[in-house]
Amino acid sequence: MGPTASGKTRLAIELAETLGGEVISVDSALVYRGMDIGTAKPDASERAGIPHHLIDILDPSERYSTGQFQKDAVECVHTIAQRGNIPILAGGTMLYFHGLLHGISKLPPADPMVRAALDAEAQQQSWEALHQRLQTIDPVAAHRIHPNDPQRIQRALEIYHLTGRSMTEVIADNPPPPQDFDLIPILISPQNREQLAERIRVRFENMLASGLVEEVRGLRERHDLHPDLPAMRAVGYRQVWDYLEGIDSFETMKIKGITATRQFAKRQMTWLRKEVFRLELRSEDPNGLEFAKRALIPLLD
RNA sequence: GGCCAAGUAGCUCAGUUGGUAGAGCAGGGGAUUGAAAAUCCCCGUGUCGGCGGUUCGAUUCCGUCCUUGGCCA
Repeated sequence: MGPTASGKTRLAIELAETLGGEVISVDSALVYRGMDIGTAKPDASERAGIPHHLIDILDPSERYSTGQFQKDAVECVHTIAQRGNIPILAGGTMLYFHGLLHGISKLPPADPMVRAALDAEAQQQSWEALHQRLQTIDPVAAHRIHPNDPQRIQRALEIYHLTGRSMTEVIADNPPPPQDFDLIPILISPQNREQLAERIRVRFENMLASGLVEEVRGLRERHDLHPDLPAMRAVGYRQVWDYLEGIDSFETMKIKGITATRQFAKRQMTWLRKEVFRLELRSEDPNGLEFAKRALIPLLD
């Protein structure tokens, strides 16, 4: 695990090669087919014959979720282990990692009808009004969810509409089940924020040079995708979409794309600081892989 | 060279009828249970271009100089 542009993909493949493993992507954007350049998805040659899982499993018009990832990833871990290989979970979607590390409660999946109804209500009344309703239904959730956070207000109300019980109660009755495998967290990151920022800048410019705009243009010309889809909200895609709409100039889009990536990395770092790591690698350390192998092999025995 | 406008937070700008100033963006910290590359919360002292003058007090008024842009030569 590590922030964007830290070298996770390469490290995962090298570890898989030397340890006899298969890679499971822990990434909410790599799941989408046809989104290759902007997600820095490793291509066939980069994957070097190592099987990769949970990549290209959805069309960009579809929606993925933390819960679905949890199921998919756990299933992959088991099938890979049954083959006698080591599952290597690699990615930057920290909520997904959090689920893997600490478990996740069994909750009802998102319901498009309920969400549409809540959206309509919010349109008429305001999210603040819905937050007040949540206050009467689930004071505990209302207390921790800010009135300006529509996404979480909606989710809490959705669970209530679907189950007739408050989110707080449902979670209390469904504690995260214990994981039946060990996970060894490895963090990879550049030495400091400036280095990360520079890597992000260079990488985004390389994406543009490699045809990111064309990739997004192709997606946009399908006419069934729109900017509110989770896939189209991905960093980079969103900014290029606005450029193609004529909202931003090329130069502005580039700056906004780089900035958004940097801010994304910052949020990832906030998650990472909380985790307890057994191993920390530096992106620029040429001996990182050797270090990882030496440290990992005894742990795996 | 002359006239006009502008010089305030890293950037773009507001503002102070004279009592040393505040938004957006950027940046930093945090939250995070089926949208998570998402969504949201918290954090703003800076010779108010320089130097003089008027004043109890100047970023604000006056003078002058500097810089930038525009117009005229």
